[in-house]
Parts: sequence; C-alpha cells; structure tokens
Amino acid sequence: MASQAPAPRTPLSRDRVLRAAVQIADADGLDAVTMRRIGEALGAEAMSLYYHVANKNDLLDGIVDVLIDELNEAVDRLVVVKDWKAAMRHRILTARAVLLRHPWAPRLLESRTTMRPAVVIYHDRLVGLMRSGGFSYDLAHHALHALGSRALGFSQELFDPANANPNPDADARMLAELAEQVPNLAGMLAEVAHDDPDSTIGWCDDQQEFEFALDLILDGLARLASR
Amino acid sequence: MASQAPAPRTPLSRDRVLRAAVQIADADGLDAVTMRRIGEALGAEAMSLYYHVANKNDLLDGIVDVLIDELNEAVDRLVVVKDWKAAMRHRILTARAVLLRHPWAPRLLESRTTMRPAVVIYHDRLVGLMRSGGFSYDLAHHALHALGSRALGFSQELFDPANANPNPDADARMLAELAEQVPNLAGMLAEVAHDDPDSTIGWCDDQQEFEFALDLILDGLARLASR
DNA sequence: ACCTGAACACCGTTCAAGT
DNA sequence: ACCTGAACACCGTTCAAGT
Repeated sequence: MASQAPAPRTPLSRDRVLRAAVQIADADGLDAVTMRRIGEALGAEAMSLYYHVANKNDLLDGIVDVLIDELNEAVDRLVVVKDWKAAMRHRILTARAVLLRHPWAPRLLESRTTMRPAVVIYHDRLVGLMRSGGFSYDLAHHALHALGSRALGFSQELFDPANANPNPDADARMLAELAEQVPNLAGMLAEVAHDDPDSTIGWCDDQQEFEFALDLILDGLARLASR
Repeated sequence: MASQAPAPRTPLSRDRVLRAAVQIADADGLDAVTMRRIGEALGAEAMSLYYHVANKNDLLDGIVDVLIDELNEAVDRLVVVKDWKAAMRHRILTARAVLLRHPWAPRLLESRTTMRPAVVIYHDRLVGLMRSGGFSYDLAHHALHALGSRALGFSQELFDPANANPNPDADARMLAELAEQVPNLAGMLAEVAHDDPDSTIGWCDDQQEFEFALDLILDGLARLASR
C-alpha cells in the first residue's frame, strides 16, 4: 500500500491534447479552453502541453483540424449524385449538421486566418462539383467567395431580432423603445411573428434561413453557369 | 515653478474613452485595446475608466456604437434614388467604405451578440428600401438573413488562397505540397492567376468579390420580389 | 463626483530542473 | 524524451481610499 504505483498515466500526445480541448469546448465553450484547464483534464500540468503543441495558436489550429476532419469524413460518406446543385446542397447541409454538434465552431473558424489542409481539401471537392456542373474556374472562384463561410455550413448573422443573444428581454425592450424610429423593422417583426425559434448554431442563424440563403446563391450561380 | 498647476487635464467621459479606444484600434488593432492602454492614452489610470464604462464588454459595445454612428451618417448623406436595388447597393457599398477605414470592425462586429440601436436603425432603412421595391415583410426578412454581415459591408471569408493571412509563403508552400490531393483547386488557382491582390478588409475579401456576391444576392431577391 | 493604489484571480509562456 | 515548479508579463476587475 505504501509504494503503490501511481496509476501509470497514459502519456500525453498531440492527439490527446486536441481531443481534450474539443471536449472542453463542447462542454463549456471556447473560452473554457485554456492551457491550464486542458492540463487538468489530462491529469497533467499546463506547461506539459507545450511539449506536444507549439502554443495556444497551434492548439486552436489543431482543434480546427479535428473538426474539419470529422466534417470531411461525414461528407465523404455521402452517396454520389449527378446533379451538381443537389450534390453541393447536400454536402453543405451535411457539413452544417456536423457544425451544429460543435456550437463553438463558427467563432473558432472565423478567428483563424491560417489555411489548414483539411479546409483546403473540403473546398477542393466543392470546386470539383461545380466543374462537373459546367462552371468555369473563374465562376467557381467567384462562387467560393460568394458562399464564404456558408460553404462550410454556417453563416454569420449580425442581426436577428428573434434570437440574437442570451438576453432577449433586453433586446425586446430596446426594440419597443425604438419602435417609432424604426417603423419598417417594427412592421416586419409584427408580421413575421417568428414563432419558430429553432435550432441555432452559436448565433442566430436557423436552419430555414440558412437554406433560403444557400438556395438563393446556388440558384444564382446555376443561372450564371448555364449562360 | 514649485507649485505649478499640473495642467488641468480635461476630465474623462464615456465619449472620450470610446474615442481613445477607436484610435488605438485603428493604430494597433483590436488586441491593443486594453483598459490599461486606454488609460495611458488619456493620461489616466485604467481603473478610472470604470467610472465611465461598466466593463470591457460595455466598452466594446460603445466602440460599435461609435462605428455604426459614423456609418449611419455616411449613408444618410446619400442622394435618394428611386430604384430600390441601386439604392441598396449604393448604401451597402458606402457602409463598406466606412468599414474599410477601420480594419478591426468585422472582427468586432462578429464578436458582439448584443443588439445596438444604431445597428437596428441601419437595418430599418434597408427594410424600408426593400418595401419600396415591393418586398413583402417576409421576403425582406429572408433578405436580411441572406445578406447577413454583407448588409453592413463586409463578408467573412474562410478561405482565400490569394491573400488569406499574414504568412502567404507558408500557405503557398502548403498548397504546393497538397497539389495532387486537390486537383480542382490547383487547377482553379493556376487559371485564376489572382494578380490583383487589392484592398482587403481584415480578411481576404476584396472589393470585386464583395460586389459579385452582393449583386448575386440582390439579383436573386429582385427575381423573387417581382414574382 | 471623479479618480487612484494596491490587490486579486486569471491568462499564455519561459526556462531551468527533474525523471 | 517527456514532464514539472517556479516565475514573468499581462489581462480584467474589486474596493477602500483619496481629492
């Protein structure tokens, strides 16, 4: 009992570190992902992580890799369909389904400016689909820009009166006070009613609106491609 | 010389604090905006700011207010034009021009989830333009979602091979290594050439691509509105 | 009413030192 | 080769105290 071996802990590794980080983000959000917290989760000291990860930035890049790998696996399982538009739509909505499992994903992806291989590969397949639909390289390039983050399955919403933030009461009050200054918006909100505050992905971007915008863009591209 | 009055410093105020913060962001980026740095710029202690600003969050909200006020002033100076599409296009590109003066603006706007009156007012005018173009409230609502941050003049780009990040060399090398794994993208980049790395707004979102996507969306909306 | 000094809890990160 | 302890510079924030 005295010299009992202290449970030979499985050694750390980059992979274990990244997975622990993802778990923490899933559980408590991105801000909870600190070196000290990851260390704690792995039964190690925060400083030990630096042996497997260059720094916090590298850690966040690694989390993106884990996320997009999961996403690429999901979209690669999709059955092949000839119609490029249907294929892109399906692919993007599948990507979105993965992101919905990780509510912190949009904020993380937006904050990164480094180009990760997994993200490059994902977009390469999209370009492939567009090429099969008769897109010129030039149009496919424009399309990637037009889709932006929507290609990966999310969209940044700056403004959504319905479910913008954790404090909807304050927003509603503010909007009521502002009502006569914003007649158009007040009228719109009165009519749109918005009684379906469905699943959101981090911000106020629900499935229905996402699909509307996605189809709007895809239809526009189809029109340009068939010219 | 002994009891010389120590230059009766102009007192602090919320406005002075916010303006100092904007100047720091313009000069050295958003990460340079710390309470201590703002205090220094105003010749005061960081703790003094808390008398004029509730906390860091309130400070950032205040910066958004200053920014969008500037933006609203700019778009309100525009000459009225009857065609709703031309009017929206002009308005949004004017908003963009203001944002281009503050490269930190996109990142800040994306990070905020609180609804600020200035932002509400800006969008109200857009809805007004759409209504004048025969939009139903429902379509105008969809339109706001579809535009997302583009309504304010910027778009989040997750992926732009040309000018994505501060380290384009590393990206080019990575892409070269990945070339045979991403034939579609490699082909696209070879052709698109991308010899015009023009003005960018924080990320890799240049004017030409912004306008392409904006027009794609506005044209799509026009088609739906005239049904 | 407005501002400050000292202090606290929390970051990421370094580096010499341990095994 | 892998991990740790102690320490550093930097955050936002509090609170009692000054004028």
